[in-house]
Amino acid sequence: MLSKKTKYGLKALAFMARKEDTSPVQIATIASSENISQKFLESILLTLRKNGVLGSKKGKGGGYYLLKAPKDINMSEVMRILEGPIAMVPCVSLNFYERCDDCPDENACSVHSLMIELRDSSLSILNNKTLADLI
Amino acid sequence: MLSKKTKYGLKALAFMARKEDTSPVQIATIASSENISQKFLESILLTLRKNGVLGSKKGKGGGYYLLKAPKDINMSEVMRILEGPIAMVPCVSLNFYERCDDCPDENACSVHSLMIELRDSSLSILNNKTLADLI
DNA sequence: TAATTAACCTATAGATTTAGTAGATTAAAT
DNA sequence: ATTTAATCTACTAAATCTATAGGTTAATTA
Repeated sequence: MLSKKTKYGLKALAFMARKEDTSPVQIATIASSENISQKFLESILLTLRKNGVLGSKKGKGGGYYLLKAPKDINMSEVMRILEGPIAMVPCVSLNFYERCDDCPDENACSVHSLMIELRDSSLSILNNKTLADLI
Repeated sequence: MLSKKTKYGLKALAFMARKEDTSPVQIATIASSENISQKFLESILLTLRKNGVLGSKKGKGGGYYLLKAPKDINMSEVMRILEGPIAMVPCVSLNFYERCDDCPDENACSVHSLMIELRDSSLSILNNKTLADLI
C-alpha cells in the first residue's frame, strides 16, 4: 500500500511541475490546493529537499522549487526517497537489501523468484517514468 | 512491503505443493520446517481454508491439504486473500475499490495513471503464475 | 533595525496494523 | 475414553503511519 506520505509528495511535486515558471511555491499553497495537512506536507517536502529533489528559499517570496526539469526527475528515485524499497521483500531489494530471518537459503526460498519478477516489472515502469509523465 | 502473513502463507502452500502425495500436513510440521511461529501459521492456514484454497481434517492423521492441483492455484487469488489488494492505492483497485478522501476528481489525480500502470504490470505477472511456479 | 514571512527543527500523540501469544473448544481417529 | 490436531476467542507488544504543537532560523521588506 502506498503511504499518504508518498502520495502527498508525488502530488506536491506534480503541482510544482505544472507551474509555468520555476519560482518558489509555499507549502501553504500546495497544502490547500491539494487537500493536504500543512504540517504533514512540511515534513514531506523537507525530506525531498534533503534528498536533492527540491530546493528551498526562506522568508517572503520563499518556498520550495524543483531542482531539475520535471522530465529529469525519475520516479524510481522519488519512490525510493518517499516510500523506501521498490521490492516487496528486503531480500530482493537492490537498494535496501536485508537478509530474511526465516530463510536458511535465499535461493531455495519459494517466494524469492516471484518477488524478483514483481520488483523488475515495477522497476521497468518506474525507471522509465519521470515527473513530466504525471502532469 | 509483503507482510509476514503472506510470505508464510506462500511458503506453507509451496511446502504442501512439493509433497508427492496429497495427504494432510500438520501445522506443526510446516511451522518447524519453515521456521514459522506455529500459532501464527495456524491463523494463516485457517484464512486459506476459509477462502477455499485449503481443506482440513481434524484428529489424528489430520492437517491441511490443497483443494486443487498446484498449477490451478492462482497467485493473484492467493495474494488477494492473504495480502489484500494488488494495487498500491484503493482508488485503482479492481477488487477492493475505495475513493480517496483527498481527491475531488479521481481522473485529474496525477498519481492515478502511474498506479494503474503498476497495478497492471503486477497483475500480468500474478494472473499468469500458479503455485506450481513456486516450486 | 524592526517586523514580517516562510522554511526548519524537535518532540510528541493518537490510530492503525502487524506479528505473535495464551488458553479453551471441537471433531476425528484409535 | 484417550489422544490428536484443527478451531475459536481474546489479548498484547511493538512498530509504523499520520499527523499536531510549538519554538527557531533565515530572508525580505519597510
